[in-house]
Amino acid sequence: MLSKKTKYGLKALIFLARQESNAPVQISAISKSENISQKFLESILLTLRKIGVLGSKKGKNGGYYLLKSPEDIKMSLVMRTLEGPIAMVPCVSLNFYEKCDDCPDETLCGVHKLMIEVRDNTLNIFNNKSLADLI
Amino acid sequence: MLSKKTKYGLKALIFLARQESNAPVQISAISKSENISQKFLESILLTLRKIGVLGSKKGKNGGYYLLKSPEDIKMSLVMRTLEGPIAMVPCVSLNFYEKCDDCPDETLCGVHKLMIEVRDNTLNIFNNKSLADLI
DNA sequence: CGTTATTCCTATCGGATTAGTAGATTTTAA
DNA sequence: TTAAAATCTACTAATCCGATAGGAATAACG
Repeated sequence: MLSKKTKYGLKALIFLARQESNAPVQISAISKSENISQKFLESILLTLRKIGVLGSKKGKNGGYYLLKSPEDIKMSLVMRTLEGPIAMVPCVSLNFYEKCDDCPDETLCGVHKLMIEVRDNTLNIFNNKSLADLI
Repeated sequence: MLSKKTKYGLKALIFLARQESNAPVQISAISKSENISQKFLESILLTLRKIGVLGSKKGKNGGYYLLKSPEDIKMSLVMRTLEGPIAMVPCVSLNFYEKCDDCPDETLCGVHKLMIEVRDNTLNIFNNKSLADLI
């Protein structure tokens, strides 16, 4: 299940991408428009800033704005940042690999094989979708 | 992320499918072989029994066995039973649909569109994979 | 300079979920 | 009648999630 964090993050990005100018938009404006708890959204936007997707301006008339054009914001990056690994099990994760502590040999593991296939499919979608495709 | 419940359930099913006869196998045998907490596995097998995938025999020499042939045990059923909805958001779930309380119109929602695509892909995999494919 | 509006940061909290445990009950084979 | 197994109910510890609180830093503006 998609966490609210991810969902809210996506909605905020969409909201920003729909703006006509890319002047800073205040958190409060986004949270009101999208029905999101302001404080929660605050922390989400902060993490989106840290990965270079959003820029921010402090102080009066400050706010958040897209740092890249929507075409260049890949869903795989957003999903990984907010939701975590795209893989359903750590042992098939490309960016967050971890060996299972059960399972002596993962090349023989049926679950492993299945989940590789799911990951490849999902990743394929997220790699080929940008923020622009959500609008 | 796949829950341990699902992972253990899948591994137990695979273990049972690999048996030569389909005489009952005791929980303790499965749990030892697959490194799974016996009591936890107990509850998992119970739910797999309730959906008609496993049969059980009580008492001495009792245990669990497959009720259908591995080809007839679809991953979509197992996943839905153990892991819950396949969709990442309730508003795109076929079997567990729920409207979002934010989001006035889901036909206009970018997240919705994206998640439909992911669901279709994942579902396609799980519908076309059976337990037999995991072996 | 001082006030105000904003992001930034840290800490905390309640509730839900997950993974696992304990123990008693029922059923069956031998 | 005994032992071995599934079944059932209840509980617990740990973790995560969504949200909140409060203050610090920063910038605009009069």
